[in-house]
Amino acid sequence: MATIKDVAKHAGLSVTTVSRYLNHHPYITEEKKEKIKLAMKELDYSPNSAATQLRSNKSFTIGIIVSRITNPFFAYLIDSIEKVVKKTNYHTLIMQTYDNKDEELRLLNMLKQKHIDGIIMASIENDLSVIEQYEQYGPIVITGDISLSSSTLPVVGTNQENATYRAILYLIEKGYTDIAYCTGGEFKETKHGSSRNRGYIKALQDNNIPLNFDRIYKNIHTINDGEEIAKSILNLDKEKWPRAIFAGSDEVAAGMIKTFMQNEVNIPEEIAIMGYDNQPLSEMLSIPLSTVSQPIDKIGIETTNLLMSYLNEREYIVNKEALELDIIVRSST
Amino acid sequence: MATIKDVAKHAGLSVTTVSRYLNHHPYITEEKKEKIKLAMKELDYSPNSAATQLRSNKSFTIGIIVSRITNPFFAYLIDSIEKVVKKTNYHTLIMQTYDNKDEELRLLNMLKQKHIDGIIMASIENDLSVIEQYEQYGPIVITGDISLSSSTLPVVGTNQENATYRAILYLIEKGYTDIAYCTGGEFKETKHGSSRNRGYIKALQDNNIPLNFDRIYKNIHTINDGEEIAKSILNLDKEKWPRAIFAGSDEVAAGMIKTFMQNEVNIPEEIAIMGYDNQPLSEMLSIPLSTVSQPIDKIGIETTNLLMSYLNEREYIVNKEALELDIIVRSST
DNA sequence: TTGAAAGCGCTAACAG
DNA sequence: CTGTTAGCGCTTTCAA
Repeated sequence: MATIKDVAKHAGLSVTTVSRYLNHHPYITEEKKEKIKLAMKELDYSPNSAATQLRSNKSFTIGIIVSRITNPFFAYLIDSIEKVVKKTNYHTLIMQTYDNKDEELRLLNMLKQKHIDGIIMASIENDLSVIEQYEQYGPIVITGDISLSSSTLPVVGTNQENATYRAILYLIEKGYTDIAYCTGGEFKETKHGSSRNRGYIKALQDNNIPLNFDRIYKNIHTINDGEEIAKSILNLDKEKWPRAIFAGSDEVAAGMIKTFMQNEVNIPEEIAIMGYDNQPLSEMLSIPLSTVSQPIDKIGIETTNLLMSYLNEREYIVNKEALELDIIVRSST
Repeated sequence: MATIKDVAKHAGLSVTTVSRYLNHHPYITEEKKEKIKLAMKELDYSPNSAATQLRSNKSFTIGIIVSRITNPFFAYLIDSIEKVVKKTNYHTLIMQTYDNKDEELRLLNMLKQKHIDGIIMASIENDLSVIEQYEQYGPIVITGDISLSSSTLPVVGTNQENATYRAILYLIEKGYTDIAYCTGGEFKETKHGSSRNRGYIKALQDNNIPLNFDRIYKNIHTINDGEEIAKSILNLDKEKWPRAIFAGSDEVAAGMIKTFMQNEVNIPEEIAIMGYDNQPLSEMLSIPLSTVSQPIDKIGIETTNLLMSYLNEREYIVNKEALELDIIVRSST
């Protein structure tokens, strides 16, 4: 491959001038610009990105951490982020943790190695205190729930406690009181639990419904997890069934609906199901799904703008109004 | 940030020795290894990846080109590829073209800039002759249909002409003769058209069914495209409806089913619909979808192994048996 | 408006 | 087994 030196020689100029041309500096005569352009074309020149990075100490790459790209929520979020990034001179590096702590650390380390200039974290495995350690190597923006804001890290968050509260309240007002609950994480009845858990607990409390731990399903993520839960419910005597299930994600809800349908259970008459995310598939299921919609696109845009503002040392005020969650009612509840 | 020089100084050794340690060379005493390890820890050292790349002339990154990450087919393919890559010392760079030629060229250029060492192309916009130009800068492996093999580029392909032929044949044998057809690209009645197009044309020919261009829908990709087609059919007099639609993807099929259901059209009695990809959602739709299943996981594994073999100058024989497509019959046909 | 030269952090001859 | 040193391709003073 031709280098900047070759171009300079070919054009009868110094590397400095060629470098200036490359970086759109002023003070180059049109005549020399033409010469350089020609030399570059003739030598099929492309700047070596490693050299540029080494010298400028910037990679012009931002990392996006998600747990898994096959989750449509993350796929759409990435898509939204990329569309913003594409307008800048930055690239995007997508990184999956598969819910693994060490994998997340490996990715955070890329910041230290200057492989990436900044990070958007859409999923979080390690303690915030651990993640904060990496902030010294470059800006990190978290996107998810506003309750993560307790840390020093900037957060573009939605109010999932409130959304979950409203979703459960809706179910209660519909007449369902025995409401099962799925979470992607753990479930501890403390103030420090996940925000969605808090919304669930509070909605029950406010309506004098006792919390029943037999109704809590933990570490639930996939379609398959949903199928398993449905199966376990089918194994119960009918009078022991919950009357409604808050699935935590549309995928989990889809898995449940599939299994219940196969076993000729009527939804919502025999059991109601509520999803989360309002993915495209949710309105196409055999039983269109009631769910919580997240403004993925806007979340992506606000998060990226915020990170870019740190990278460019500018100010950016996040438009919080854009980040409201909605309860979408369809026929599964 | 600490550099290798700082570590060397701190450990009372030369940079060479530290570099050797970093690269797992033999001939270093345990004692010095310990010293280096300690110095690295104390200085919070991480090698600068740009410097390593510049010096070694390798980025240890492979690019994956897809048209859009929100298409679950690509999301799952990427997932499969990443799982293989993760076992090596390479990273992955995911690149979306959004079906845009120039964008694709921009990405191919990253090979020239040494930003990536090799590319897996899961979607193709430019002519193969254009893409071949970039092979000189690093290995490019194409994954898709075997008919792409006409080029000099290595291809890990499935036989989509045959799968489409079998799918259309299945519809014909079911009694449907007026079969509409959607393609993501163009439709020209030539030998050089896309392989799926050829499968469709051949199946009709072999059964003496005339080709009707009014039944061909071009550049169809998304759920929304499916909805639009369904709407346009609903606008036709009922006797002018096609009896079946080969949708080209499960997403398009899902969009159609949604719209037809909303308009109380019975599927498959009034119109049959066939998808492509066998995505998880296909068995969960209100009308479970007949479709063509692709062994995404195996495609990803074989493609990655092949690219890696070029990168490491080894031999690799693709397991073609693993790449068979199947017709999945559910209730939409 | 242009060029010479130093050096970013690392690796790999080469010499010992 | 270890160290000296010359670059990899580029940007950026500094001087002209």
